[in-house]
Amino acid sequence: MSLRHAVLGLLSEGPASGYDLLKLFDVSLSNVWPATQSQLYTELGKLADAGLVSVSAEGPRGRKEYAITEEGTAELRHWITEVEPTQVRRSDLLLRVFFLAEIDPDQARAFLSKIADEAAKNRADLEGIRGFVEAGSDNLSVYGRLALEWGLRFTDTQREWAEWAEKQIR
Amino acid sequence: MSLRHAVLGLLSEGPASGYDLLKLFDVSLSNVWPATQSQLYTELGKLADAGLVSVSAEGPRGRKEYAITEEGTAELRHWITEVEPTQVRRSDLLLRVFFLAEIDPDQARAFLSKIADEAAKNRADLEGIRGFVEAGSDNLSVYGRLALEWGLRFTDTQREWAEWAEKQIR
DNA sequence: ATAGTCATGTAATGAGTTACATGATTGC
DNA sequence: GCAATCATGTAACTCATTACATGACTAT
Repeated sequence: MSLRHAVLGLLSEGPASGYDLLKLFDVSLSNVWPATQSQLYTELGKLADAGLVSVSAEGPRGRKEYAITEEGTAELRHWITEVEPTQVRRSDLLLRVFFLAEIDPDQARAFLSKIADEAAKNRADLEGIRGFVEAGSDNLSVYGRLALEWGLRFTDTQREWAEWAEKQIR
Repeated sequence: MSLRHAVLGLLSEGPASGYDLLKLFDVSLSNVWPATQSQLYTELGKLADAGLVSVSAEGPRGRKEYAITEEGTAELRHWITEVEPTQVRRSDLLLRVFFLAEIDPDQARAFLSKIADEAAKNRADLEGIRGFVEAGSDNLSVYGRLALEWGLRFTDTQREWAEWAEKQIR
């Protein structure tokens, strides 16, 4: 049930429509919690029913602007501080690693080499984002930079691991 | 559709029943692709319908032993080498990080400190598994050790990041 | 006028989780 | 005899993805 909290979190910075949120997800949360348009509108409806958000304004083209309610804020804080983050994270990449015996060593090394390359590429992309977000002083930018740093460290580790793993295969 | 490939991968090491697979998942794949009993039996049915596995033996208590077929092996290899691993990985932990402005700095530091502790604990658990799997010379153990090393490096990175992040909050 | 963007909603499908339901065999 | 383990299957529910469907406003 994290989509709900992602929406609440974005609304905690100020009111927004479903359309606004969709763009906000794309620029800020796309790497940690992607959401589709369809999902957003459905979730906003449920959140409104549950009283965690309310329609704060209506505009042209049926635009509905949502604002987080007090209950919504309470739920968001509760989720951040009291609900345990999920432990197990599925990885279809690591799953493939378990089965590398099925393909021949050359292919297995190529597989790991590609992972290393892609990690390097992802790291470079994140560096690009960094340049973009560096200036922002809004909460999402400030804390987003912590998440960004996680990504930089993670992609480094991933590349180093893949390079190491490639050497293990003989 | 990775559960299907996880099952094919395990069956590539030899025939097994749903019950056997459930235990295999628990001891080998639980950290990269957990599966429930319910899911397994359903998937085995679908795999059999699709001709990727076949019932190779029947035993007491309605036990059905499944073996991977040639088509199954082909599909497994295709998945490993040609299908791109998923890029975006949802993280409800990092999602919380984006919203740390919602709670006060003391709580935010405590949140990050707990993440560091848990990463250290997870690392220690993995070390324990390492002792256990060190001896194995079957394919799953050999390649599982690569995945295990990933886990060790990842938990280290996570701990270091969380300690760093904690210091960023003032 | 018309292209671009703003804006919302529904339906179908697939995947994962939890709970329900049942029964046979084995070892003590 | 009985507890533990072996063994399979189904149902309800939630979440995420893709596709379908529609229409209003704005700037040129």
